[in-house]
Amino acid sequence: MTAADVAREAGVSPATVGFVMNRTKGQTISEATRKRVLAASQELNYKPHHAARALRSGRNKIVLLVLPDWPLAHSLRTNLEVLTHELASHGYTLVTYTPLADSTATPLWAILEPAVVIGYGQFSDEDLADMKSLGIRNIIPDRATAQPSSDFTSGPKLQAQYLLGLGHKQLGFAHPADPRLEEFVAARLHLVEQVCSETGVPAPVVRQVDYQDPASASAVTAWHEAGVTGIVAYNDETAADVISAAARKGIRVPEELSVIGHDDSPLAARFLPPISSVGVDMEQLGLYTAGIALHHAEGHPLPDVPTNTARIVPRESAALLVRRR
Amino acid sequence: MTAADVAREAGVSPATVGFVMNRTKGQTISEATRKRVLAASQELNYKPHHAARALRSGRNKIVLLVLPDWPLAHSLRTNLEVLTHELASHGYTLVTYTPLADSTATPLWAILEPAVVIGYGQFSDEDLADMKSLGIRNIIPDRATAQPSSDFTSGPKLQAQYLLGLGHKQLGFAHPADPRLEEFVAARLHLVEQVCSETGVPAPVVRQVDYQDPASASAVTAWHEAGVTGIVAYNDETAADVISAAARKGIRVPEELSVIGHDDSPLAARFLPPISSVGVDMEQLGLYTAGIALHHAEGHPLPDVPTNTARIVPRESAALLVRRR
DNA sequence: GAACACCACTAGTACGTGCTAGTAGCGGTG
DNA sequence: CACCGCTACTAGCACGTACTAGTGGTGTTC
Repeated sequence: MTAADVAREAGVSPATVGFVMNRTKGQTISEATRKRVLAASQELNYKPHHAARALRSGRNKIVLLVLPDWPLAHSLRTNLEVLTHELASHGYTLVTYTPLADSTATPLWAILEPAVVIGYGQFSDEDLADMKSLGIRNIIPDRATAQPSSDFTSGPKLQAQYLLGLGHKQLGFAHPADPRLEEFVAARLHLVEQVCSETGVPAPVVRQVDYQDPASASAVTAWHEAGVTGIVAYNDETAADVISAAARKGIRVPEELSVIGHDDSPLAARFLPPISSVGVDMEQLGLYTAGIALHHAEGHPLPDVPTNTARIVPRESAALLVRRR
Repeated sequence: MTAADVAREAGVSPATVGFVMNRTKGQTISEATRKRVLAASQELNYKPHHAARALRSGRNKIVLLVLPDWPLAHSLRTNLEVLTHELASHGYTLVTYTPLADSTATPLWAILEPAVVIGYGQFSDEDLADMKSLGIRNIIPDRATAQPSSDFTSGPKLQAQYLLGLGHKQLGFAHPADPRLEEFVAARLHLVEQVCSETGVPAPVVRQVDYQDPASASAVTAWHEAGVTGIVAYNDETAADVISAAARKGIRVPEELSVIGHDDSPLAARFLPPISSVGVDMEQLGLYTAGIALHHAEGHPLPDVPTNTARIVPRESAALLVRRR
């Protein structure tokens, strides 16, 4: 089924079909003809040929989402679902891609010629240069056009505010060991520090914890000695590591130490004790990301930055500070 | 940089360039010309235009790997790396794709026009029909051309044989709760049953365990009452669930109950006690998968079915049966 | 030395789309 | 009624590749 078939069926030229299908600007098509073409394309179940379109226009109607190679939060799934759906409704396809560490292979953006490339963190300079040289102009985030990435700002703030609201006066920050997370950890820590300084409490005591590292237990002792009673963990896994370490040192959670995670992952709900966490509205976030992508690809207006995407999910790992030390 | 540019540089026609680049069958090219063309393409850093190729040939040099939406074994990463690498060396690109449950969106195979589609389990009839109608003929696994999927056969057998070798006479099989795994669970269980019947011991007692389900503990009791002393778990996560449940019932592992996992995941190494498991040679497996894909795409000879891809990784969760009950 | 086979290449076209340049029709205006 | 401006289209090209049909040249055979 080609555009020519549709044209024949509708009794118009192939060019007209193109104009109708793409809503080409600067072309006027009578309502009658438009309907005739649309009806014909429906009837013949016409689907534009992607390769031909890519060849002609030099760009594919694909949004390439570059995912990091560390394990992704469970909640990302919803995000992807909404994002895919929203992009599909505008004719775009979402392809996810995780570059391999050693890879000498051609990166996917060179092959697919996507209209937009979205990354989670910043791209490396080489990758950026590579994409630019391939004529990909819509790269998110670009160093030049930094996005507000609002989603990651309210969560960590909420964590800190929640603990402070429970009466904790000295916070700790639990830092995961995985070096690949560094960029994101730094961002979240910064926000927590910001809240502390705004509220007039001391800066959080930062310690690293890790499941496989027995030294993690010493982090808990260090916090304890520093008078820390509330821990902001990078995410739920880190929170679980903190609680495990505390258990090994005989420190009770939440009686002696409150811990709050981030992401509201299944782990948080299942852990013993269940971990208080911050849930992020992945649906809203997916829509926002799609909006940004369509802004770059189609010139749609920039979507409003979503508000209130994060909310506290109270469970048992964080409690009111009862005893002053 | 187009083939025409290379042709001009090498002093030949564009057609000749095509013949050289694609090693077109039924075309003879003198060694001198071939070298000249190759040199020119090197010099100009010529890369064939994927969209144009796809348009002309109707197929993209892409292998689409359809991944399930359940969390994948950690070891898959190595598999993907090798697979990508091997395919890349033959000019193919691996794209991974996870269909969304609700998705009304066009599946990726319709857009990318891949040369080969590889799935993990069986495809649904609709998906299969869809792909066929799109002219994709290389689908793995296809119901018609069932692959021996050798990799999944030796692992479960090893698990059972290992426990039997340790003196256990009545095995249990730990079944995960996730219904999406059903197909794979059934396959592994079948192999374990096969080993039992070959060895002349009773069939394994099958019970379901799940992290979030307190009823899991009753599975352990049931095994205990049935005289089961060794558990073959579907994978390491399931093994961990069995051990947790046993701990809750006061049954010691491995003294009273031996458990063996599958996949040799990081969890197995970290758990308390460390979980004996089965490691699979993902590198060999990746090469094999690549071989199958290239067989379908390029008519390469079928690769040899790899042997000894699985090996026991002994740790502490499985031990010799000392006391007879 | 004519006929033929074969090698090594070239000319040229088709794939399906997006879009530029061109044009027929037509109502309005001087 | 010639001219203009505008609407509503159409003709046809270009994108870069893969490949068919064709062709000149060389060696072989009878």
